[in-house]
Amino acid sequence: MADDRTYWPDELFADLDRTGPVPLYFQVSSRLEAAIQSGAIPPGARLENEISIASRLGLSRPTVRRAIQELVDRGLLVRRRGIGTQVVQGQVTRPVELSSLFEDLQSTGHEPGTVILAHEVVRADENLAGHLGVAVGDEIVRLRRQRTTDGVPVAVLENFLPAEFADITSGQLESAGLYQVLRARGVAIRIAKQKIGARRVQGDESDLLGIDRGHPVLTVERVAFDNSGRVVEFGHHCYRPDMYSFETTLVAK
Amino acid sequence: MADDRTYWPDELFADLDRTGPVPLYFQVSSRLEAAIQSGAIPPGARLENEISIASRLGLSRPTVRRAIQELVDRGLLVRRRGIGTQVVQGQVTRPVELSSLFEDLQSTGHEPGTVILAHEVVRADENLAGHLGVAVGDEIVRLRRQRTTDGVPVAVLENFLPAEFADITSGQLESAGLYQVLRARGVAIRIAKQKIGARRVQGDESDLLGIDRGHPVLTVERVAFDNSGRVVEFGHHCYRPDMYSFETTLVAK
DNA sequence: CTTGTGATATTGTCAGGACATGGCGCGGAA
DNA sequence: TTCCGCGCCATGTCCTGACAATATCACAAG
Repeated sequence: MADDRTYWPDELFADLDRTGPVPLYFQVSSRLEAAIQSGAIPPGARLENEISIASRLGLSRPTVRRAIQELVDRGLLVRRRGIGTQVVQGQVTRPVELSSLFEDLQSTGHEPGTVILAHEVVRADENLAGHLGVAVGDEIVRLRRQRTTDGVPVAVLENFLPAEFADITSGQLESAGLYQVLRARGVAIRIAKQKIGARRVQGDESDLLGIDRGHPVLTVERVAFDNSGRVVEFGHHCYRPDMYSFETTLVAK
Repeated sequence: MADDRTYWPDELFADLDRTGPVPLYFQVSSRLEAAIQSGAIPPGARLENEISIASRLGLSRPTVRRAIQELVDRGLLVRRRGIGTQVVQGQVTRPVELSSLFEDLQSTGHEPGTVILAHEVVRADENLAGHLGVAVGDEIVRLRRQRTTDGVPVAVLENFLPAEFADITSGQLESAGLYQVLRARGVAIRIAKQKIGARRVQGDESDLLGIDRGHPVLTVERVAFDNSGRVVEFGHHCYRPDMYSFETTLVAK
């Protein structure tokens, strides 16, 4: 068994930038992740211990520790006290991130499209008021869109937003994702709580998604919060299950 | 506007145990979470600043910071530099955790049941070998179970494990969840990567779940890793969508 | 041969300090 | 009145240092 070696590709960490705005721990974790994803550090490999790494890089142990922790939280590394840190086996999966479907598609090289089905101001019923944190009867923006990728329908998205977003135009929504539009207005989504389920298509969804009546769809109900903890958006979407699925990584504490 | 106050229920943190095995940051984050969940610290409230909290509790700032970070990562708190830390609005949701369905049901007061449908040793085909990290043709354990809650079928679970788990008995699996059985053998699941989708029921699943042919089911494909990063289990499950759904919380970095 | 014991390696926890960075409000200037 | 700049405040980053807890291994004892 010749696997006593500890891996640490020193050369990848030669030119850390101490003056720039990018935190040191982030520079280390980024390059370490790249080394793992590329296979430069193979699955199952043991990393050098934290103290050695710190002295090699000229950093303190907490900084190195934080960089490693970042990847532990994302399921790429596993730590065991008294043993060391190892790379997790198994191919990497891209997890669900806090970006809209629009950006997801863009980043994977596909051509996203949007058809606005409804864009109006309505009054909140009890259910919507509870989710959005407004009073029953308050004006809110209702938005219903059909999302396509490379011309093929993927999802039907229905969203509700507080009235302060009533001036968003349909044109804006046709060329970008909802979260991009909100970010351009200075509203950054920080937290989203969502429930994923399944059901049959309902009403006009089968036509909009291009599937037969009675076919299953993957559903998501989501509440999104901005960086001050306020509710910014509530929506329920349905996806063609043959075109989309959710990938997550769970890490036990 | 009388919301200039900062909340910090001092009395909840009076008796921190410095001698016991429970880390201080964990004691703080646990009680802080309880205070938020119970409403003692209301949604939108601002916490006192970290330095004051640290001096109040007689702890260092890094310790307090770590406790707060714990809740930020779980979407209960939001931090803004220069501003402070606030409680996120919106009702709390119990997220998907790294526990099996069996434990999920137990903890919510329901009565889980298991029917073993298949329990055998098979040889890995190419697909299974790839997921489990074994060679094609190697012996692996195949397990198929029907899961019920209060007598109602909820899911059909099919799992594959390495041959070293061939001595697990059906009796063990009928009285506990798979992850509980593995933990009793000293194998702790630390990481799971899963893909959530939807499809129609297939084959005998409709009978096992008590739903009509053609009905939708929620599907999960999961690979689980132990604390040394090795693959321990691969499985694909399907759930009755009217009985089960997944809740997750996403936090932007 | 088995068991226990101690040494060693490595991560886990905690302290205390220093400086950087970004919001926000206030006061002064245009 | 409006706008700009300055200072305060709270979190963000990073450092040094120390001790605790746990897994592994070698080695001695039964």
